[in-house]
Amino acid sequence: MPVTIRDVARASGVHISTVSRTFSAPHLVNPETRVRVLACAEDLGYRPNRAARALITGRTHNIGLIIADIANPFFPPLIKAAESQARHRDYHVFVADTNEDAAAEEELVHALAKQVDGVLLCSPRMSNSLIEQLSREVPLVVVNRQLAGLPCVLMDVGQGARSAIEHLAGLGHREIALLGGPRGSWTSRELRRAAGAAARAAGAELTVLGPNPPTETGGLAQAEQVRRAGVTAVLAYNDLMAIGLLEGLDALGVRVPQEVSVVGVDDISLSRLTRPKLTTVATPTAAAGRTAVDMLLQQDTDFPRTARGGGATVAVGVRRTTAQVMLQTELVIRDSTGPGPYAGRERPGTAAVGPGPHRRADPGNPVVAAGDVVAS
Amino acid sequence: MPVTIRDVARASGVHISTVSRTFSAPHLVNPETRVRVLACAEDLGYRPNRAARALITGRTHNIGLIIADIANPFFPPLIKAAESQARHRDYHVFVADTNEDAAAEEELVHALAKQVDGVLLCSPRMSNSLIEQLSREVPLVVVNRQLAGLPCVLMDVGQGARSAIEHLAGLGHREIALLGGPRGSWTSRELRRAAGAAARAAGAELTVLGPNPPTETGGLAQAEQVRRAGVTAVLAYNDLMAIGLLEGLDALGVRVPQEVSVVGVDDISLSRLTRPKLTTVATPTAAAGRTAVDMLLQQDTDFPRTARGGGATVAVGVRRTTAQVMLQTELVIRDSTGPGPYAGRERPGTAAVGPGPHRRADPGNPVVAAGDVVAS
DNA sequence: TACTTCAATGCAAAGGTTTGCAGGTAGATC
DNA sequence: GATCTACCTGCAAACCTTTGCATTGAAGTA
Repeated sequence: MPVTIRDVARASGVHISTVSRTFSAPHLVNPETRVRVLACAEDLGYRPNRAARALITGRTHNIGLIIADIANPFFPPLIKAAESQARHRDYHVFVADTNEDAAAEEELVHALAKQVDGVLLCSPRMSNSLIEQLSREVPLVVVNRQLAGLPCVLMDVGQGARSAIEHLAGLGHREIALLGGPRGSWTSRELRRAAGAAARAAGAELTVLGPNPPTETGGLAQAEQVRRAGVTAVLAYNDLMAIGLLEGLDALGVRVPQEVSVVGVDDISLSRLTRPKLTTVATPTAAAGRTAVDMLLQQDTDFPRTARGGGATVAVGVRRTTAQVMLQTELVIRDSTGPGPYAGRERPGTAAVGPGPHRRADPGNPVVAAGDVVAS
Repeated sequence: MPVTIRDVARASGVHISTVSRTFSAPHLVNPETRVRVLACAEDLGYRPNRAARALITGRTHNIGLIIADIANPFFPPLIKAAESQARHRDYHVFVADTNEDAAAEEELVHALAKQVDGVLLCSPRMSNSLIEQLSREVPLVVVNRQLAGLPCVLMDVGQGARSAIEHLAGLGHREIALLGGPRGSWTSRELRRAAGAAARAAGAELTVLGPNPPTETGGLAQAEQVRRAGVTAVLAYNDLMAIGLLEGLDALGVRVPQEVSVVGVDDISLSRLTRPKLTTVATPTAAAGRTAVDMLLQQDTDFPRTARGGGATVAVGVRRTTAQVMLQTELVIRDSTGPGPYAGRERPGTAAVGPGPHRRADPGNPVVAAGDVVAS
């Protein structure tokens, strides 16, 4: 029932190879023939069967998107941007959800490998060595995790954490808690590292609470701990946890920001809707999705998977680009942070605060400039 | 480089057809042979090439998910549930975003048709006749829209609107506004119809404002109109608009619920996080995703697309199931609705309020019983 | 006129899999 | 011991497309 290249060939009185060329190498066919074939194809509603094409060209024109949790509001903007970018380049996108499960990630890469030209691994939870191994099966681009030798799209959460800590220290906070993210998260480690260093530099003490599930519940569950820890400010792994914490503190009767200041990470759309509005480190999620797709497709055109020559399939070397892109983050100051107990006093150790973060106009959708290539 | 059925055949010393049968018809192959083949396949890491398989069986084991706007928080839970359900049944899922654009919807169905066994059309914006036409090209299941002769998964927003209006009328509101959704939305029409009838029955007056884009901005932009309309309660097309309205009213200094009550639709996770917490009509989004996938796959097994018989491809009749499922909604009363100007007074026309909606324990994720089949 | 050149088209193999049919072997039955 | 019956396996065609090579014919050159 579906119309094939053969139907078009019959209708336009040419061989199927001519029809094929009309689409994939138009300059090789006589203009008159071309218009005739095109007309017939249009008439019959012919669309090349991409699967059949993939069988011989080795390129499916599909990519895979593996996501830890679609329902986590951090991801939809990334998915949307990636899908849009891919489709502009005539690629279709498989989306799969792993429920934050490393085993599911591996299984999905295997399952998708034959059907795609590459896979975007978003905030993967599996081990570095496994990712490396899988990258030999199918081209991979990793988002939100740094791996030597693999193309990565990163957000500079380290810088973000520094800004956040400096902001808090500048407000007079000295006892700060970090709500860690899930085990296996690169972002969480990075945050911890940078926040720890920044706290030391600012003469503040950092207490790490976690690991925690990266959800509202995860944040809510730590409210009690936060109060008990006696800190006056908290940096959370992400906005969702920060929002959960806001709820938890509210339930405990702890006022934000009067008693405790809270900072999130991501700047998801909800963070403007809480009361108080959340101070947070904005990450360029959409840009990350676009960039990752670009890198994957670039890689794909640089090193095609197979090339046919006279019937013999020639396997091409497995060299790969390994560019790593770091996208900038930005501290967005809203209403969940306020003066701490040391407000106004001279900070011990350091002299001045340096160029602090600016208060942002808060246009909702941060437009982020193209990222800086930090390695290649 | 990728390992094929031929490699496995060579390694295990059998013909490729035996390998094929080991996977797709195990009962036809000798148990000893089977284990040997399986072992070799495991060893080599063989995975059948689904595209090649699809070429001959006519079933791709993929489905398509066409979404108006992935970033709209209504959809991610639906996508997540659909993807999970599909993968349980060994299907992979293409996800595509149309940006609320009808033309993009059509193009996507065409583009995906050859690569999937069916498409889920979520809240489509195109015309009924076009949908019907497309359904002849590829099996379709429509979510959030009712079409005669096509399988649909609906949420009973009519009932939801009724509950909401009755709730508001019961609180003493007589001047109510409805913030309409986007043009072409079945849900919006349904809401308007049911809300209008319920308002009439309750002796209240309903003012329709719209159509509007189904976003926070869409709601925010109507705040001024709402105030000017002099209503004391508003039912919004969805939570996003309701939240935007909340913001807008706050900016205008209008207190909710003291001066104006607001009700949303969907019960997205944000609606528990606004201040005041949003009263809303909960729609069983995840259940809709699961159900829609089930219907699509059911349809697919009932009426396979092609069947081979000795080399001749036999086109099978195009009969289809047209079951329509209506899922129940539930009014969740939170803090954005309060007494209106007629509170306590006898309602004109009607005698009593009937069994009003109950205050819900608010467990976050409404578990909804299997839907009622209303037609087949 | 004879030869080369080039553009346009056809031919056929290949890609990985499924599946109807036919062949082969072994056990059971009489 | 011959015949029948299962069971298992191999053969080859088919799915739809791409592409290197061969073929054709016309235009250009000497």
